[in-house]
This record gives sequence, structure tokens and C-alpha cells, in this order.
Amino acid sequence: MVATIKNVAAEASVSPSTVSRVITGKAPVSSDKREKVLAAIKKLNYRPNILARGLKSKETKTLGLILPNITNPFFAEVAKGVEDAADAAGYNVILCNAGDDGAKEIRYLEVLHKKWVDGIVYDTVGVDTVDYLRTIMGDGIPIVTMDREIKGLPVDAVCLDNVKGGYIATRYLIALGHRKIALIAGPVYISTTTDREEGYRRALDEVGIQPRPDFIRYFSYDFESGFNAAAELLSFDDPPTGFICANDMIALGVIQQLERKGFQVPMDFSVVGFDDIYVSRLVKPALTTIAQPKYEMGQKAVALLLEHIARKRKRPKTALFAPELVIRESCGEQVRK
Amino acid sequence: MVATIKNVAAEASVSPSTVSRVITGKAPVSSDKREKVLAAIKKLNYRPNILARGLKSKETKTLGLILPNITNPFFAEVAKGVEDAADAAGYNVILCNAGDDGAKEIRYLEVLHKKWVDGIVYDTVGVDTVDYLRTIMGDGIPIVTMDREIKGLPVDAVCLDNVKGGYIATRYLIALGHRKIALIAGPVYISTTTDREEGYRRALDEVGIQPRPDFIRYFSYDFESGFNAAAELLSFDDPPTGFICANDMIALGVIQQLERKGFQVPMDFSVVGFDDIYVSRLVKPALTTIAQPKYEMGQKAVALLLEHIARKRKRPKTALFAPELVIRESCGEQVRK
DNA sequence: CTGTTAGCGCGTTCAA
DNA sequence: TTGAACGCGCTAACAG
Repeated sequence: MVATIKNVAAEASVSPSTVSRVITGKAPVSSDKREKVLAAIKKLNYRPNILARGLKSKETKTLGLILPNITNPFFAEVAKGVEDAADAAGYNVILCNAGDDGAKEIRYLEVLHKKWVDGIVYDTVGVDTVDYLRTIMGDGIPIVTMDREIKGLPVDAVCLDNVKGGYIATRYLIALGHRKIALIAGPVYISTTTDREEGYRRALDEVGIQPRPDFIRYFSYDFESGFNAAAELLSFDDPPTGFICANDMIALGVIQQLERKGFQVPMDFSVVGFDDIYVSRLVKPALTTIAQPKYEMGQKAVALLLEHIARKRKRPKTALFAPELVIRESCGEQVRK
Repeated sequence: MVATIKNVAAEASVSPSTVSRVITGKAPVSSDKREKVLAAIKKLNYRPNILARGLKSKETKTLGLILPNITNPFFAEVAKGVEDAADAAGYNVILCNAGDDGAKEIRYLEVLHKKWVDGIVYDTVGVDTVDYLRTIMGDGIPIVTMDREIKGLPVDAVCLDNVKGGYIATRYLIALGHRKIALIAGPVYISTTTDREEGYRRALDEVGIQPRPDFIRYFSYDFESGFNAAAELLSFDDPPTGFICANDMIALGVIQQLERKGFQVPMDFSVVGFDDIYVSRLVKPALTTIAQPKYEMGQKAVALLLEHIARKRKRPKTALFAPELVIRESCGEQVRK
């Protein structure tokens, strides 16, 4: 049998309200009654039922986190940041692995909606969810997107300065003497991809290099993509000497392909990754990459949500984080022609 | 404004009960009223409030998952298995990163208790939580532990056959000709560690090798531990030629230290990891390791929980999984003396 | 300072 | 087949 507030009240010979006041601390209670209540709580091992409380207060003290795959170290870092920040503020987080499945994403949005979470961190690339996001926001549940701004939806966002990221990666390779630089980008339709491409083009443009369309390839964010993209690029008559990759897993795939064909990195080709997942430093050659502050970005997402929950702000806001070049071993001076 | 069941009832000119019946499907409703209700639901964009439902039904359709660190790829895999299985059964999961902090673990248990989760997957190494676990179970919330049996507590568990894991790793090195085999184990007080050590000793015993106490080192599960342990072991007059590690990160640290001292793996020393996290195959030399079915174990944990929730079983049960030797590149024939 | 009352949104009696 | 009434556990409003 689980104790309720009534049992405690009976045990302490007071009214349920008094018990409630002791617990919430929102109203004064005489110290003798307080002690009796505390004793009763302890004796009956009473825990307030948060569901019932939420039914009244409209607060669940839980947040939703939707991401593609927690198994991906990038998202795991973000998740940790989200969870830590939420915990520090007294919130829990419901983890939702949406995969690449748009339908599943919508189903999760529905569930979080029905569970009355107090806010949602939305970290995916799905495209068909705008309507539902609008519905949820209409019901007063704040949403913050990660690395993605949704046109037409006044939603908070936590983003990396992807233009700059693409730019500094490209400049670095240029400084090393590379002129033929390929960009193995992410899926073509998302802003992350287009922003990085813009930075890439800008860097090329600054030094008067004409970007070659066949050097820009759109793939997905995994090892195989890198592996395949490198094979394609290498088959050209005049292949690139440097590769800028949309994430570290792609970069690892590229390197694998390069080595499989008998080349050496960074002696023959240079490769720069993106994200700086922890594997990057374990691998040989250790990956030179564009780091994003994943953990901090997760924390920031929660901070933005909490501002909305506290009604401190109603206008949408975008938090922009700066990418950073981490130089390790996968890039070298251009020597091949 | 968010629609409630009353609004829907008014819109459809029926009673709230009828709306409820349409939604739950637990009682017959005439088809004309059903259609009117459905239309009203759609029009008002109504979503049943799961909190209120839970208040009645005593079900929250959410599970708790407590683990040390989601950033560790091992736990991320487990978490994915948990999440997938939960989702398939209509449950959500609250993610709790307990770190190595015992106090935080207890706080999380309290929170999950208060939130009335329907079950808890408990995947940590904490030692001081037994009392609280007992309390929670007393309130009817089933718990399943991962890789850990708690003496005196009749709780379900999902375990790897760690004795066998230690055994096959050791036999493999023996078959390669090694006689001086070190065990870089986990924390000394947990069953995972002692079980693997037992397997190690058994394998040694079978071929008449006397285990050397100074070859068994207790460390924690990270890269630095491996790095430091290898340094210690290497400083011996008569160092080991093979290393069996409690997890892959430790093994990676060992290899790093070995190479730092100018040795080569597997030419000079052999190293076996444990877990088979995905990094293991990316690294050079690719790690030979003892794989555990992490994802499946996560799934199984949820399955056990659901059995309890459905009251199909009351006796505690332990699901045992088999470890598997994955041979890659980090072990070779013993040549050094 | 304290108890009584009412109601959050829903499902489940009980009658009709 | 349907509606009215009640209660899940809690907190807020109102009296006292």
C-alpha cells in the first residue's frame, strides 16, 4: 500500500492542506505541526505523487529530447548537456530516439505533447513536422531546435556558426597549399549543409579559386558515406588533394578508403572532419577537425527552454556557438598535383 | 487554450463518458456518435491528458533508466536497446545520468519513485542504494539491474556471463602461446570484476599456470586507467606479454602506453578488450575483444520489466547473455620472453 | 496559522 | 448504448 497525503494527514492528525503546505513550503505552518507531519511522512514513507501535482499545477517537471540516435557520440554529448542542465533545474528528460524515420518523429512529438512535457529539445533533420510543431507550440509547450532554423516558425534555436565552420576548415587547407578541395557535405536540403557550403565557397572565393561543382558531394552522416564519396572523388581524372567532411564519421570513412587504395594520410591527401567526437583523437592518424561545443549546446538548449517556461521572454532567440579548428594529424602540406 | 474531454463532449453534444469510451475503446459506442466524437476531437485538436489518465489508472507508461554516463558508447548502446523496446511497447523512458556520484543516484531513484514510473532499469555500480531500491520495490515498482546482482534483494537482472568472458579471453591468449598474462580489471568490489577474474583464473589453472597476484590490477573503466596500468606492469622486471582488459577504453589506453614506450601491438604485446564498442574496429590496430550484446541486453531488461508490470511473474529472474570473442588485430603469437 | 471546499482531466462505476 | 456521479492525489481559494 502506498501512502497518500490523506494517510499522512490522518497519521499526523492534521488536514491534508497542512501536509501540502509543509511539503511545498509555500505557506507558514506552526513548528509543532510541521514536526508531526514530517514524522508521519517518514513513518509512512510518503512520496508526493507528482502526477497529481502536475494535474493541478500544469507542470510535469519533465522535458522531451528528440534526436536521431543516442548511439552517435555527437548526440550523446548533446544529450548529456541537456540532461545535466535539466537535472540542475529540477527537471527530468524523456529520451526519444527518432532514427531517420519521419513517422516516428511525429509519433514522439505526439507522445510528448500528450504527456504534457514542459518543453522539447528538438534535434533532428526531419522536414515534415512543421505543422505538428506549430500545434504543440500553440498549446504552450516551448520548443528549441538544435542546429536548425525552421522558416515560418518562431522557435528558439541553438546553432553552430556553420558558415564559419566551413570557412575555417577550407582556409586551413588552403594555407597548407591545397587548391583542389572537395566538400563531402551532409544531406542537401538542410541549413547546416548549405551554411557550411557557403563558408567553403567564401574561403575559396577569397583566394580566387573557382569552386568545382563536381567536388561538392551530398551524402549522409556516416562512415559508409565517406567511404563511398572518397571512391567517387578518387576516380576523377583530376582528383582533389584535400577533403572537408560534414562530420568525423565521414572523415574516418574517407581515410579508410584512401588507405585501402594504397595512399597515406596526411602524406598523400589531407582530410578534415567536423564535430570532434572523442574517437577522433584515438584514431590514427588522429583527426584534424572542426570542433563544436556539443555539451554546452545541449545545456544552452535547456536554458532557453527554461526562459520560456518562466515566461521571461516570448520572442524567439537563436544562440550561436563558435566552431574551432582542432589541428591533429590528418592534414599536411599539399604535395601531389 | 487546450481542449479537454469536456470541450470535446460539448462540441459533439455527448457526455464526457462517451468521449472516453471512444478513445479507450473499452465499451461500445454507436457509430454515429463515434463519428461525431472523432470529428470533434479532430476539430479541437484534442489530446487526452496522460497525467490525468495516470492518476486514475496508476500507470504512467514511462520507465526510468539510470546509468553512469550516456556518453560512454557502451551505455549508449544499452540505452538504445532500452528505448527501442520501451517504445515498441508504448512506453517512454526517462534518462538519468548518475555519473559516479552515489548521492545523485539516490536522488534519481527518489525522483523516479515520485514520478511513478512503471519500472526502472538500473545500470550502475553504486553500492549504497539497496535500502532505497527495497523501498521502491515495496511500492510495487519493478526494477531490473544490469550486470549486477544485489544480494538480499529479489530483483530481476540482465547479466553477461562474465566468468565465461574472462575465460575465453584468457584461453585465447594462452592458445597464442602467452604464459604471462595480466588482468586489468574493473573496480574490485563489483561482481562483474570478480566474475571475470574467476574465468581468468580458471583458464590459467586448466593449463597449469600459477596466477601471479601482481598481474591482477584493479582500476576504473577508462582510458587513463589502461594507460597507467600498463606503465606499472611494464616497469616489472618480468612483465606480462599479454593484457586482458576490463573494457575497450582501458585496452586503448594500454596500447597507447605500449606504443609510447616504443613497442608495437601485436608484435611485442597482445591486448584483449571487453565490450566491443564501435571504436574498436576503427582504431589501429583494430581491437580484439570480448563482445557483449549490449543492445539486446537493453531490450531484454525492458522485457523483464514488462513481465512484472503485466504481473505475469513474481519470482526474480536473471537473463544471462553469452560473451563472444571477436578476433581483430591486437593479439599475436607470443614471441618476447 | 489552519481546516474545509472545490476542481485539475480522466476513467469507471451505477442506473437508466 | 448512454449519461450522471464519483474519485484518483494534490493544491489553491476561501473562511475562520
